[in-house]
Amino acid sequence: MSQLVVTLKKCVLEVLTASYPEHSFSLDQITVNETKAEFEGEYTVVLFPFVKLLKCKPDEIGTQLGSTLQAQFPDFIARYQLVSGFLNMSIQDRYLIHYLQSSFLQAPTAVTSNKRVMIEYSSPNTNKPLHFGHLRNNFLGAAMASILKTQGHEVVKANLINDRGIHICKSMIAWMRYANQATPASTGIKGDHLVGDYYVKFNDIYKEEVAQLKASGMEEALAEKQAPILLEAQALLLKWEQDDADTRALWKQMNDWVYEGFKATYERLGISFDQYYYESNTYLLGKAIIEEGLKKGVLFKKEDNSVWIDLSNDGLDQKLLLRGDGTAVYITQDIGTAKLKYDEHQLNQSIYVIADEQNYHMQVLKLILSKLGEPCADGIFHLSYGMVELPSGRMKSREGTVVDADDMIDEMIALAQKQTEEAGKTSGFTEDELATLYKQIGLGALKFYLLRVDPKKKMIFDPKESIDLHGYTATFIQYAHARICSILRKECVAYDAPQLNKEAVLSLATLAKAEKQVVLLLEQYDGLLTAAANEYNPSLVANYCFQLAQAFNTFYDAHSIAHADTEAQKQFRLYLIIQTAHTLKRGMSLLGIEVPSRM
RNA sequence: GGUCUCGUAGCUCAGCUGGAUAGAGCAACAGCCUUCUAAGCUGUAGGUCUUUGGUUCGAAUCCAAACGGGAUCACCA
Repeated sequence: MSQLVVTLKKCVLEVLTASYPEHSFSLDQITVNETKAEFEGEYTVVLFPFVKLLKCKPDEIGTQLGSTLQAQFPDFIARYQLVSGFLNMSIQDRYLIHYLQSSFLQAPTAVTSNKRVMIEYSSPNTNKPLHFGHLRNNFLGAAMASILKTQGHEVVKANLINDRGIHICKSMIAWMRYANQATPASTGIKGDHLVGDYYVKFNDIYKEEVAQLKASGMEEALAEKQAPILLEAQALLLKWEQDDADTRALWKQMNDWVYEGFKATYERLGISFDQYYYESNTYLLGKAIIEEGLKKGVLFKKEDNSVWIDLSNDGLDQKLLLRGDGTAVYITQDIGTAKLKYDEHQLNQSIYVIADEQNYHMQVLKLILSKLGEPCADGIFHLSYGMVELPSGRMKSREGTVVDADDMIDEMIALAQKQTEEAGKTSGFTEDELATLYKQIGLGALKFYLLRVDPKKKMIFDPKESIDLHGYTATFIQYAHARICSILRKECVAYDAPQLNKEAVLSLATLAKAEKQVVLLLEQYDGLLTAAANEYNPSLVANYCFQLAQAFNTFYDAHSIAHADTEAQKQFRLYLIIQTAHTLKRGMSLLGIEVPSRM
């Protein structure tokens, strides 16, 4: 919450307590909203909650409250207007001017929370390249890591790479059968795409083989299990688990190709990690915890020796934790990794950025760890996000309906170039500068597009409509920033350590409405970050940056900075736009988006 | 079928810890560049907030039910 609102609430509380000593009040009883645009004032105290309590008419309370506030805090409250149960407060212009001056270019106060947080995101499979849906995961994880850091937490960014399993074996089989030793080097195909191509190839052949078996009279369900290529893949997985040298070598080879490809994509995206976990190292973890759980009697064995947990008292089912042959299942590995993370880093919180299709799985994981008495259980938090869908439905890599991440990045950068050229804005840039600019605009648009909606909600992406560079976009915000930088260049005012006249600013008495709007938004920034962190919601930051850029544009259109009426006004406006530029830059950088100084 | 989740303008989304006449962007229409970047600004039009009940001084927001989407309920990961 904005500090100004907190201050206002405290003032209201003080006045209420003094005016109605026979009652007791608390801060959370006081509702303060932003005043609707059609009324005068900036913030509004809602009076209805007090009507019943005080047995007075709203207007009586309002008049009492308003006049006392104005009298007691003349430097803060300029005026009040009472409109049918709403007390609209006008904040003193001087108060806002002082706020801007005193907060100007102040680094955010270094808070330390002593909280250590791990955030796991990306976590790709190594059998195919990243697609559009993965981008949402990556951007969300990276943005949340940055946002959590602003709250003083120590953040560890982790990537758990799913580098083993039947899906990799499928790519391997298809490669062995059909690739004729093709490599990224020999084909010029990016490693992750090459491996992904053979994953698709596998599925094509698999479908053919199933169809053939069906044609020869086999039932579909059986055919799906008996297709030769699938049997080969399963046999390969077994060889992998038995540590067969050739299998491991090919596996490593193909994974390395994929990592090369991922590395390139991550670098373009500006996504990074502090720690990698590999499932080939972690998939055997968790068995010890299961053994412990058996001893404690939390888990039980069935006749076939498989190990289970009964969650029926929690409204869930029985869940398998170890197969009858003693091998681990997916959740066994998760149990082990959760403990490993916790032990390695003494985590207070462990966040998993995973799509909402795994809500049930994550719920079960946390519950099991909790029942096993593992201390890591409490800190587990599933940052569940909705899937990105096409207008035709879900993306399926097996069916080739995915929007490839690398393609999308290329397209966005090309779009940025096209629109920049069409707008005739390329002059004065070197080739390198233009390349950087197109990347900033293209990637910015992509990131913003995926981060601007509430993570919890699934979103629909229509490739045909592509991504716009107008309106509610990163480009809009970048443009506002570039405009400010342009003014500063013309006025010969430094961006970072400007020489401004503090006394002149403080001598200014009144603000225009558009100026006030910008200051009020600037004042909300810190509170907004706290909200974004608490709600795990980067879209709040995106939304805020857009609003701030919009308020700046409105101000810019209505008032001249270079030709302000007075020196005081000009100085104030320089303070205002510089602080706006820095705030936009900071906010956007939390989303992983750069803001150019010219575009 | 059980559990979870979503349903707001033609489209994509805000608003949801209850508060005033429900907001943006895109698309449509009408204006604004001899003055700091028009990737911008201003305005018009567009809504039974899926429906029905309930709680309340007050409901898009909370509760219940219905209808309609989606996810999940694997010895896959």
